[in-house]
Amino acid sequence: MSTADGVGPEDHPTVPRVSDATVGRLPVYLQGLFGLAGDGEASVSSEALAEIAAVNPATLRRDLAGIGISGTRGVGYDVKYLVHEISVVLGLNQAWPVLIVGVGNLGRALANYEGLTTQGFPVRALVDIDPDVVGTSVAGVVVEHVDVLAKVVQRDEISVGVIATPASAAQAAADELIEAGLESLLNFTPVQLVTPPHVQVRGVDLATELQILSFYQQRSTAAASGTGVPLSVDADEQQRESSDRD
Amino acid sequence: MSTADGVGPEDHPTVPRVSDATVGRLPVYLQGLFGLAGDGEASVSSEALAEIAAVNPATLRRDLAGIGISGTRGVGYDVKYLVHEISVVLGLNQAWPVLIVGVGNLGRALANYEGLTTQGFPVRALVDIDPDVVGTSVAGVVVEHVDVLAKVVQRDEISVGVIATPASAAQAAADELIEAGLESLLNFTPVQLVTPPHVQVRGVDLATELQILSFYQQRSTAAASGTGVPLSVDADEQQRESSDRD
DNA sequence: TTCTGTGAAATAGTTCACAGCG
DNA sequence: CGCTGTGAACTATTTCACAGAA
Repeated sequence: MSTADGVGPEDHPTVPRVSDATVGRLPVYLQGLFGLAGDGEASVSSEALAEIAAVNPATLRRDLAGIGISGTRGVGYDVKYLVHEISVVLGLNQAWPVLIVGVGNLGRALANYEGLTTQGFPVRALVDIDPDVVGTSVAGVVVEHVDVLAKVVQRDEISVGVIATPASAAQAAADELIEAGLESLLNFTPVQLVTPPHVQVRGVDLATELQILSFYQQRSTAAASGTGVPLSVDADEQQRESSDRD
Repeated sequence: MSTADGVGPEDHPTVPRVSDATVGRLPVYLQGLFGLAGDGEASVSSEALAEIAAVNPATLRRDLAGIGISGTRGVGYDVKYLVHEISVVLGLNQAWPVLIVGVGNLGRALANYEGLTTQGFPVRALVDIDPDVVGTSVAGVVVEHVDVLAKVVQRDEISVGVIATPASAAQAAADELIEAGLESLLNFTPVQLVTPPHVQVRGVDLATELQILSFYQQRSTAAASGTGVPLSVDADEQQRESSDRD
């Protein structure tokens, strides 16, 4: 478990980095651990936590081993220790001040979301382009004009930019956030942003999620109705034949 | 969380299912295609669309071939045809009425989100447990009491349940939605829901997304500063304790 | 005995590279 | 020609299964 190949400042050798798949699960484990900690559990087995997180126990053990966390054989993992270590790996031992661009319904809801601040992502600033909105106070923060975005980012030491504008303004907002020096963006519009490689963008799009749900629902409905139809399209469908399957 | 199947009784071995990875990209392609269609483009090469969707062209071609879509060699894919076919595969040729549980800031923002209805996910009903909220009208829909949830699901032929309650009420909301017969849930709370296998749950959690962003930002910062900071932090620096959840 | 840590096998997903159609 | 469709190689990720620590 001792990282044989330490993480070097050098970038020549490819460092054994934590896989994206693992990173994506870490917050889930953390969430489960909060629940366990709240229940007063002192330790937890990979099997139990894996069940909570809905993953395979071996996957959980490998994830933890991969970020340098070890448990105790015959016992399990120490809950508090796990919480602490995962938090450190995720960078949650520091605050990441957030700026929200676009104070419409969504922006307002996000600004008012308690979970953000309590989890280390304080909403420090809000900007909008609408003069009627600028100057108003939302969740205790005065909305500023998007023109001073760069200044705000500096002043409030913003780490993450949240894009909650209409889709039509999303790319421009992203450009300005990047111009202001931000490297982490969270995009709530359905727009596929174009950004330089050093910028991390994550997107949360309602329509995308619903479309994926509808795919699976349609599939299960089709399966249930006994139609042997896998992905065949329906009635009004007819297109070039060309179906050579192996 | 996004457990894919669990559906297939293996009657016919002849079903080459669309992979989860492909399904996840389909909405992205669709989004890009909308843009192209709006620009009046009649056809598009896998290379061009792949660039827009930020994927490898071969991946795109394989995805399309996998759902039975073919292009024209030497030319590319017909944009309108692609839009139509992908829509059909995703099940977007029908409407999927949505019910939102929890009409707080977030629920309200979601209810007011235009994109939902225009993309085939009409918000047909809203329920809440707060007597002060029940009876009010949001986005043209009267909020009903969560007690009549099952009735509402029937009446409005709801297909998807959106959970926008406080975290503490999320599991109960999920239970009721499932009890009412729904099989597709979209969860906006950080709670890891426990559901039967036939239910599809997708989660959109702000904190999770931000935590992942903070991981990558921390990593890139560490790399840039040349600190040989490894995965494990030896000298434990005590830090904020993960105390509460809402 | 229980439960971790991890080789090794299995599975999934991506990308190359090129034959061959339009 | 240009661009699709796809075998084959490659990379990533998951899962099994079991040795061995506590």
